[in-house]
Amino acid sequence: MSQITISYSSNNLLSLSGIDSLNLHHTLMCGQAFRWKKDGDFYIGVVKEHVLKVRQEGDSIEVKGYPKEGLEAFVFDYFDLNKDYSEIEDKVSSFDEHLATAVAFGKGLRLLRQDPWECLISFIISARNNIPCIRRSIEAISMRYGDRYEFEGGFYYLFPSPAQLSQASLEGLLECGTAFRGKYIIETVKRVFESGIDLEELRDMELTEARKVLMEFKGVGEKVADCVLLFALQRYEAFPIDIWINRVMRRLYFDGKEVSLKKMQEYAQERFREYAGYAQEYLYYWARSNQLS
DNA sequence: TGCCAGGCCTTCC
DNA sequence: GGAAGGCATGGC
Repeated sequence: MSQITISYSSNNLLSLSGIDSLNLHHTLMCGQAFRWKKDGDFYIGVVKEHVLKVRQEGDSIEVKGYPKEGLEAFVFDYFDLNKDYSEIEDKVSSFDEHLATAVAFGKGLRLLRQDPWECLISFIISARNNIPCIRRSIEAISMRYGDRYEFEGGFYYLFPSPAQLSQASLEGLLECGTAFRGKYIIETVKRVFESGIDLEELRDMELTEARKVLMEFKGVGEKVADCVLLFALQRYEAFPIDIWINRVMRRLYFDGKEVSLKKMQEYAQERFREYAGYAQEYLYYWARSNQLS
C-alpha cells in the first residue's frame, strides 16, 4: 500500500494524492450511496454532517467541503482510505474468472463507510423501486425534514435524524414519493426514536443475530438488512441478494437454474467468506452496468 | 403503453 | 417453513 500525501492548496482545497485503487465514479455511482451527483468535474454529495465536492485526477482527489473542521479525517473514514484495496481486489479476483472480470470492470470501487441510520431508511425505500426514484425520495425527505447548509451559493440538506424524522407524518412521507414504504418508515422511525436502539451495536454482534435485529424493523427483510450491515456497519461477510445478484449468480454459478435465496446465500457465504460483501458489490456493478439478464 | 424496479408483508397451506 | 399475491409510483 502506498503512502497518501495530504496537502492544502491556496484556495483551501484539500488534496490527497497517492491513493491506491480509488475510482470515484465507480465508488459513488455504483448504487451503494444515493446522494451523489455529478457536476462538471466534481461529484457533490451530502454525507452525514458534511457537504462534499470531490474530483479525481489520476491517483489523487481534491476535496472541498463544509464544514471544514474535521474534513480530512472525515474523508479518510468515509472512503476508507487507510485500507489496502489492491489487496482486496487481488483476493476477490483470485476466486474465479467471473470475479476477475467483475473486479477488472469495477477496479477502484470502494465500499463507503456510510451512516447506519440513513442507510437503513434509504434501503427501506429501495424495496421494489428504481434508483432514480430512490434518489428523489431521499432528497425530498432530506429537504423536508433535515438541516440545511449553505455552501458555495447552493443549499444542501442533511439526512434527518431519528428525532427530526419522528416529526414526519405519513402524508408528508407520501409526498416524498415513498408510496407503500411510507408506513414502514413511520414504524421504523418510531421504534428507533422511542427505544433508543443503537445500530452501532450491530457491528460486533454475530452476523445472523445482527440480521435478525434489523429484520424486526418493518420493511426490512434479509436483503435490506444485509445492505445496512455491509454498507454502514462494515460487515464484509454480508451478501445482499437483489434481483441483479440473483440473476448474475444464477447464471455464473448455478448453470442458469432457479435457486432459492437461502441456498444462494449459503453458497456465496461459503465460497467468498469474509470477502462476500466485496464480491457482491463487484458482481452487482458489473451485472447492472452490462444489463445482464 | 406496458413492463419493471438494489423486496417485503400478509395470507394460506 | 415455504409459495403466492399484492403493493404505489415513476423510469424507460
